[in-house]
Amino acid sequence: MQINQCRSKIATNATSFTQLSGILSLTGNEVRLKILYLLEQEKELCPCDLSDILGMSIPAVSQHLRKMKDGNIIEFRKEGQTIFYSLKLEHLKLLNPFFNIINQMNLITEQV
Amino acid sequence: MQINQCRSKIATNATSFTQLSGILSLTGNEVRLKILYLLEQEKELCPCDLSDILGMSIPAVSQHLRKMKDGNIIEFRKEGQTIFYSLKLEHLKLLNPFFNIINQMNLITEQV
DNA sequence: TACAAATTTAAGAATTTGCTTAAATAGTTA
DNA sequence: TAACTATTTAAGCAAATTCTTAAATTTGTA
Repeated sequence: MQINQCRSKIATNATSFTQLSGILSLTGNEVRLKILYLLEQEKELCPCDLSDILGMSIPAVSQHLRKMKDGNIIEFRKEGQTIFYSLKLEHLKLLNPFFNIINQMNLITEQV
Repeated sequence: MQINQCRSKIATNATSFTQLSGILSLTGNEVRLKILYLLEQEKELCPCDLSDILGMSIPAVSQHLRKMKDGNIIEFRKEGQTIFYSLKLEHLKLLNPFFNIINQMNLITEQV
């Protein structure tokens, strides 16, 4: 019956749900969403600049970055003692709609 | 300078970040993502069926439903003592890509 | 009315989250 | 080497999350 079909759909896609909800929970935090947005706009940024832009402590920013690095949605390169973080292209197809929405929402509020 | 531009972008879009991260945090929970997926597939479902499909208690399901109802991404209609929940069309543009990704991911795993 | 079914609400506990402050690392420069 | 800068790591804590169980609501039926 219908219930069993649903059960098997959920079972078949089990790993998809785990993976996607993992990524979405990373984007579901306001600070992290801002960081992702900024990385998309600026290509790459260091923790110290992010801390400055967002007005929060460097360790707080660093811990968000680590979480997203562990979740494989951002990566980094070292240049001297500075570390530049950037988006992983791999997940841009998922993230891009969010950035569009943010910019669109803003257009709407501007109109009002 | 660059930092100030970033700061003002964040400031201008402040409400967008709050709203979008709110919705994304709802989808960033595995149980809720499954519920949303099921609602998209079946059009509408009652708490008792969802509890059955997901293998979890009715109060647990009910609390997730309330959260999503409060977040305005689902709605419901009453029919006797049964309550049918469904997706709000309003946010389908945001949610649809997720459902596609879930189905696509599954195709990929099937190929392996 | 009384009882049963579907659902919500409430209270509590275990876990996770996200910050703070302080200490540890790593690279740069005097 | 010593001192400085950028960053991470660790420990601790308050708040939020998500479940459980029990009680309260609401609706339908004997």
